[in-house]
Amino acid sequence: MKIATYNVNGINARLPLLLQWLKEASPDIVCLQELKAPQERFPLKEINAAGYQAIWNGQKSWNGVAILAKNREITEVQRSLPGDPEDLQSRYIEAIIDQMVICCLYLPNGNPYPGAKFDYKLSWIKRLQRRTNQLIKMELPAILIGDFNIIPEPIDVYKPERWENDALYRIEVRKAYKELQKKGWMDSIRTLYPEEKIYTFWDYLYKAYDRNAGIRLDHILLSPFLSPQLQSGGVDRHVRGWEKSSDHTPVWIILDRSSKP
Amino acid sequence: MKIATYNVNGINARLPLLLQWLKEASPDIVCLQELKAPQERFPLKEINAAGYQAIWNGQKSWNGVAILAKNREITEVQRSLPGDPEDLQSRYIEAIIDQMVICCLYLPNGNPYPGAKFDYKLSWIKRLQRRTNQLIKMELPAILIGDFNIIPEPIDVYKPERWENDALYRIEVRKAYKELQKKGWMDSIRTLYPEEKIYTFWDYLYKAYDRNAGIRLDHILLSPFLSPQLQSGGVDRHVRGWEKSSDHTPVWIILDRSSKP
DNA sequence: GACAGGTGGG
DNA sequence: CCCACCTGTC
Repeated sequence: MKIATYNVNGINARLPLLLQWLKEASPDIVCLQELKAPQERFPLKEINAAGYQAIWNGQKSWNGVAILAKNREITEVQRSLPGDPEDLQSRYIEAIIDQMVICCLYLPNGNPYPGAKFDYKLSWIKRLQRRTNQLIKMELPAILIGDFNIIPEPIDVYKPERWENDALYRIEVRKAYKELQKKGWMDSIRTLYPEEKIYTFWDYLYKAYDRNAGIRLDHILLSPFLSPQLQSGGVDRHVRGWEKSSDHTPVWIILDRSSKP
Repeated sequence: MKIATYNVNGINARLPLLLQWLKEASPDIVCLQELKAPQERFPLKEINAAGYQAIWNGQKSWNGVAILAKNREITEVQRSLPGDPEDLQSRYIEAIIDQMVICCLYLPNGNPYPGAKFDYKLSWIKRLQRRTNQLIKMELPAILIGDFNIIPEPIDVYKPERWENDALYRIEVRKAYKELQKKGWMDSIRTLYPEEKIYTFWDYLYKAYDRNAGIRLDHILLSPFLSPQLQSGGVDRHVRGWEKSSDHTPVWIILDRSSKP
């Protein structure tokens, strides 16, 4: 069972490239972020034609998340992160697929720091912690997956000193990420590659991809029930080099679902 | 000697297609309209690489005209239509190439009628008449070429009755066009094909090209000195069918320059 | 640097 | 319907 995440930065601008990648990577479950399309402009027809079912949470111009599944039923359980009914940003969608809870998230960027946007990021993280603590308590097989907009460690950024006061690298959000891990959420890519420099995002500016000036923002975290099933994983780095690419690139893992405890 | 006019509707958006057409049509002189680029964003490098010299009169966002010549010296003589120093729109450029005066023009559209824009069109035409009368008086070999935004006759529009109060077809501007002809300017395409329905523009909307709902707006007028040299001419209609085409299509004539009187 | 979306123009 | 250009976002 292959599960992937991809911040597409505009689902309609990215559609040909997304379909190309779906064909070559053939993931079973895909979480998308930054659709940048209102609910009615999600390209369902083309996604269906590629062999995927989909649920999504659209928004005009910004944000927007989706979950795709190949030959599998998707049961939507949440289409916003509980805890603030006044939060209208489409950054969260949760579903059950193949007996797993899939939490697809697009965590706020939070820049500039300090400021209201950073505060919003912190409060969003608090709500995420409440939700994810519940999932742990209930001992559910669950996955937190998506664009966390958090650089977890110095190894995850090409030049840590430049990022000290960036909302992606601030101590507060890195602490929160560590907190998730303490509660039992396993960072699959870092677990598979404990010492490698691995990036999932390269800025469009300043030829960041050519210089490999990247950062690691897109994560797949497994609940204790699922972490023993982790078999392999990786970053489809080459997709970032494609013509008309997103500034992020897909990240994936493979779970051995037969090895249920 | 092949001389052509093409309203490109955005020189930079149209560049690949323009280069394609230059290669296949190989005109000696080309007049372009609606560059929609400021002076410094004219793609001179690519035009040069295609084998053409160029002069142009750019403007941010709108208008803009250029004259291209292959293996020929271009001597610019005017970069605006005389008669109104307060007119800042880039709609006219005049040059001498191969002993001919080339007047490349992008006449104002004039819609809506009635109104200030239509008045501007009429006053622009007055200035054009003054300039072109001078050229006739001086018995110069000259060409008026470009997007006139004038539908000369009922035969030049797919449905004349729909256009009665459109600035492109108003009696005032059609009269002015006839006046030019009376002064000696010869409409080369209409002379070559006296009875054919010939269009040079099809609207992007309502599949106008598929329905052949076109109009004839782009003209090549020859002064009495040059009209005897007219050999052939045509409209490169197929270019309008290309992917990412302008709403206009190129018009061209061939002059026999050896037959000077 | 690239996205969406709005504008003014045709 | 498509152009350029502006803004806001990341």
